[in-house]
Amino acid sequence: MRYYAVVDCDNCYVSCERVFRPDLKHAVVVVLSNNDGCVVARSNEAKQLGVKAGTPYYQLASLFPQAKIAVFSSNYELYGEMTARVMSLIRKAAPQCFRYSIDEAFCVLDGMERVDLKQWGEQLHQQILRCTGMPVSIGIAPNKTLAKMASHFAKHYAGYRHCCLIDTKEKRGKALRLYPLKEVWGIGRRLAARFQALGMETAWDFAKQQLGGGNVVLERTWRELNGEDCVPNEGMARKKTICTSRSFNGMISDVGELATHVANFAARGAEKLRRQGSVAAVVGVFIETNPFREDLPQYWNSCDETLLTPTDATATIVETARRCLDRVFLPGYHYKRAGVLLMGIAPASGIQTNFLDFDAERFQKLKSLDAIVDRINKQNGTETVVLAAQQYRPRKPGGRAKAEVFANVIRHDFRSKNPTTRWCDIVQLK
DNA sequence: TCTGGGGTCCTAGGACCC
DNA sequence: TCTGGGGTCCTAGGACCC
Repeated sequence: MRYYAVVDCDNCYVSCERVFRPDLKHAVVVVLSNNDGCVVARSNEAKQLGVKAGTPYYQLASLFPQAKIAVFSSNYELYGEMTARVMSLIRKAAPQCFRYSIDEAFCVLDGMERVDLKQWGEQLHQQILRCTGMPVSIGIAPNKTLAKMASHFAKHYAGYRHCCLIDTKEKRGKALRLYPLKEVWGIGRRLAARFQALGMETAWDFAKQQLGGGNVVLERTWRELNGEDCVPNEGMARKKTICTSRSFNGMISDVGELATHVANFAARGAEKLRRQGSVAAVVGVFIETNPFREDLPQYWNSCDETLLTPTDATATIVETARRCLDRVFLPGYHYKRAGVLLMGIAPASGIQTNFLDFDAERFQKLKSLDAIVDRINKQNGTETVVLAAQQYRPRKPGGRAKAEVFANVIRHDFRSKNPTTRWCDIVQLK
């Protein structure tokens, strides 16, 4: 029988922060979303206190007036580096594995018939903790849905020593009966509510139900709960759409300022495209006012443009995004969020050029330009070199300077340092 | 004052074609 | 009175994931 393991970092962002702040080991810790908007990660102590995921930061103080809460802005540079280290250890330990998200990986444990899987998992947990400081939970079972369920038990019951193995029908039955249906991988809030109305509370209730018609996705979940292995192992290799968007700290009415941000989103999108070796055929832009401000007029719009020849060139994508913005922008509104979407993504190796439009010389020039810019930005930090369009130029003297405009983009008042990626932040021992 | 940012897949329905 | 049958492609919306 084939077995799967899921390795899941415990409270990932909080754990990353704690590695360099051992004084917070038992503290109530939360990490905020971009813009210091709302809570996206909580330590166990924070969960116990009753801090809910998604709580707006500005409500924390009034919701928990007595509590001492350590707050961090999100620091993706740190989380990216820390989780990369965890992933490399998992890759060494498992015969096959694929990353499922920033903090999770699935392993296919083929060829390990003679290995004690429970012990293997416990050792992997210890090794990752020792080498990186990251606590993980490991679930092992005959399919991914059950492995996810097992990892949940590993996380919540100390007796499992961070690894839970479901390898018999009896263990599966016991786990299903203890597992709330709404926690099942593939059953979200909406479906759970629907099934609950029909009297199903646990994974067991659902698994024992006769499945009638409908949706293939749901049927796969049902089959997996019953022990079959049928959720495909995703390639996940290349993204099919790439979206770069942000909410602004405050609101923006000036088209020039908005265009600067859109240019930055477009440039980031183009970088992501090149990193995965793809080109995009369609560039889209959306802009949006603040839906929470019911006192202000609301407006949302988007538009896209299909390129004659798909590209990964920053300059082309930025120009196209600018044209799209001009088509949707209406003066007089206060914009809160904008984004750039890249669609129609295909491998860069097989570009279909348009014979009317294609300029081979320009194509080559942009290509080498982007290659150099990417290299400089990789060595010296992102956005060391940018297009002029990515910098805001005040129209009159005394207008706002670039630095102030970018300070307005994202708020991160509680950002930690980057001791794993920047020499200037390296930890000093006294 | 203050409310995140990415993705995937499936389905139903409409447009269009012969 | 009375208006076919089969197919493809695209889009919007709804569900899910982290």
